[in-house]
Amino acid sequence: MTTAARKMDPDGKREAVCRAGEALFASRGYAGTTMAEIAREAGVAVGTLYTLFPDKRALLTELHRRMERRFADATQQGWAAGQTAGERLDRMVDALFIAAAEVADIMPLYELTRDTVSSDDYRPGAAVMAVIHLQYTEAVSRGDFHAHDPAAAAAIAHGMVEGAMRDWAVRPGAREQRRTIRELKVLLRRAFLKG
Amino acid sequence: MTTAARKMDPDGKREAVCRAGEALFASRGYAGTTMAEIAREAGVAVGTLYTLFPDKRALLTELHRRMERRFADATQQGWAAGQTAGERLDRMVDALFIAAAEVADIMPLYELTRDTVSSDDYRPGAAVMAVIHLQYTEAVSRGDFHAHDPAAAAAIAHGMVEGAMRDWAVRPGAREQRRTIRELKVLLRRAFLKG
Amino acid sequence: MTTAARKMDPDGKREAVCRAGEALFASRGYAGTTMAEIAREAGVAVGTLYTLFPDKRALLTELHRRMERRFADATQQGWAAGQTAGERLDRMVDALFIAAAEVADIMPLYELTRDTVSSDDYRPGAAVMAVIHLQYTEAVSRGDFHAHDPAAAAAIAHGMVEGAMRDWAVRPGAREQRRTIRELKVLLRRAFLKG
Amino acid sequence: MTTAARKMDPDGKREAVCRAGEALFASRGYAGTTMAEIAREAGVAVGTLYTLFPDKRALLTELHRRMERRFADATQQGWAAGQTAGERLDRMVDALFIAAAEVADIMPLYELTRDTVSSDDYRPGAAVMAVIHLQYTEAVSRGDFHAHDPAAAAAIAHGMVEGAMRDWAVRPGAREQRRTIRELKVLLRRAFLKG
DNA sequence: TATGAATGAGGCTTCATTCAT
DNA sequence: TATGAATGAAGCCTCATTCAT
Repeated sequence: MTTAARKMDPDGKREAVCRAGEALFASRGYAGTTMAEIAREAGVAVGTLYTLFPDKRALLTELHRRMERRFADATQQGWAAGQTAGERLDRMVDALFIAAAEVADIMPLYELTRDTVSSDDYRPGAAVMAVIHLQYTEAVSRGDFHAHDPAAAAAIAHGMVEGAMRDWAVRPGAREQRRTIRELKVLLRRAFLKG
Repeated sequence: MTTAARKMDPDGKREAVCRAGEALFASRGYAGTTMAEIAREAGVAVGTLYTLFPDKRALLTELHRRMERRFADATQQGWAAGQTAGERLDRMVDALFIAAAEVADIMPLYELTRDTVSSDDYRPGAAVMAVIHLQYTEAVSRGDFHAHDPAAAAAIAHGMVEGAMRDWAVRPGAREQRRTIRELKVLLRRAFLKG
Repeated sequence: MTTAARKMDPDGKREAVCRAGEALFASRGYAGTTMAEIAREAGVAVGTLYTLFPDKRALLTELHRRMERRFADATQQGWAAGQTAGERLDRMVDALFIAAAEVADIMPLYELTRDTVSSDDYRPGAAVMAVIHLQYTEAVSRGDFHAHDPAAAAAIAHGMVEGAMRDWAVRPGAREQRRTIRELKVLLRRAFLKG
Repeated sequence: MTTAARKMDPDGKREAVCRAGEALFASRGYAGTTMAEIAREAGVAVGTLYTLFPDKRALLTELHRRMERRFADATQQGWAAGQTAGERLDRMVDALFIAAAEVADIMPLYELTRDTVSSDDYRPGAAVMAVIHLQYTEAVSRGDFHAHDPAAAAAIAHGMVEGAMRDWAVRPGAREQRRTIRELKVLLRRAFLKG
């Protein structure tokens, strides 16, 4: 998609629109942002938005998807980077918070859920959850994690990360933020790791 | 004010409006619900809505607050009902999911956050988190829980409950739902309980 | 003074409502003032307004009429106070500006015309104009004033006073205001007085 | 901006809207006219009104300004057309009443003042008054007019014209109207002209 | 007569979307 | 493909007025 999109979009208009949308949706909310504002911020005409996305909702959904993909990728790559199960958890958390730091300024975008992006085609959170589900199942089958209902376990693990991220987001300074990350690691290990 | 308002409102108009708002916001979302619909559903005139709440946003915030209060109360009372720390966790989870079952049909309302209810005056989730924070601190000081940064621990515990509730909400049947609850109890105990 | 006294004195209620209406209409305009505000300011219930006046428009018309009556009376009495025609003009101007000073703070009320008080039953300005018309005719018949079409002359004289009053209203300080009054006297004399 | 706007508006939409606004505001008043009516009358969509003017009030202000400009221009040009001071006064009055005749049907618009167009940015009457002030000062310095406080004199002269116009507006037939004009000329000359 | 909660019609305004250029 | 002026449906909210108490 990236390659294809780039071919169709040599001017980077799509990228400009996405960036404008991220910034505006994140700071003003979905209803509080108009298509005209996005167009102005992106430096394109309103009509152009509609050559790139079918409608406003679709733009937000795309942005949400991009963000979720970052987190899903981070989850996956972090996990893969570890050797032991414990290490995998730690690397995953590290990768997630590196991603979080990269998108910290547009994080509110990720909370624009139910009223907006949620639809039959797209369940926010599903992509990350799917990765966690997979990893969890693998770790259980290797005997590294305690066995639970996988869906429940994945949902709860996902919740732990989300909770930690919310706490992390309001912490003043890097040192304080590292503390949240450390606690999350410990709690994840204690909750899931065997032995 | 709530009590006073109820005294001034023997017809239960305010209550009717809240119920109508809960049902409609939950099923159609915030933007998808009009004040006229709420008025019709509640059996009052549109103008009456504006004698009860300053504007649409304020109505949603009130509903959100009510729901959060239920959960905060459940958390507190469940916790108090247990003898040992482990029991307290279990009772708290039980109470939370009893509350969740009571409001299951309007649960989506609780997700209508950032874009809508969030404001300087009201931070969604703060009330429940505060209760958890208190309980956690108490349990640590009694030596029942592992010591962590209290804010981080509370946020993560809160995330676990939220994650479990999302899973619970999509489970088919009571038996399946009970499984989620069981897993949550185990994971909470393992994450926080000493020994 | 306040609630009890007013209850014992229905005429006081009407007066209170008029005063509140004057203050509010003058400062916020007609459309910018609500019946509820007037009621609150007057210390009565909204319903009471409707026992005193048939509707909002009628209240404004009444206030306008009161004000106009003041000016009409001042015109008449001032005129009558003079011996010669020139003196009559001077006394009339004096009396008019004494009245203007008394109602200076609610003067804008007098400008709320066409869109509001004007109707088939009430022509704003007519009362004052009628007095001027009469005085002018009398002075002409006595040979004191130049003969003109009486309606035109009255309208123009009225305009001179209105123009002077607008200038007077924006003048800083009593000394400056007296200058406007002096000029008006001279111009009226020159325009109308024979010899 | 007016010129620029006209260039951007070859369809004459802005002009159509202004005409519709003039007709409706004049006949029904400000509060009595809806934006929907104006749009319908002008043959454009409601939304188009808001691309031309920020809001209803701004539209009225613009119309008021246009009308005032006509009178200010007439005042200036009429004045310039005369040779002697007396002639200048006469030409000015002629020009003003020619303008008045041209806009006779929308004259009530000019009375929609205080409650509506008056604001910090726009003082109704100020433009015409400024021209009169200038002319008056010039005539005094030439020794043609009696010396008075210029602001007071301008305000009073302005009032004379306004008064005459009100009388003129209710006169039946051209012959009657000419009489008002004639009287105004005489009174202006007598009030201001030296010798 | 006084009250003030309730009413509901109706206005202004917004803004996603379209389409002729 | 890009543009942006034009559209018009739709919603929030106001507030004069009523009427049961």
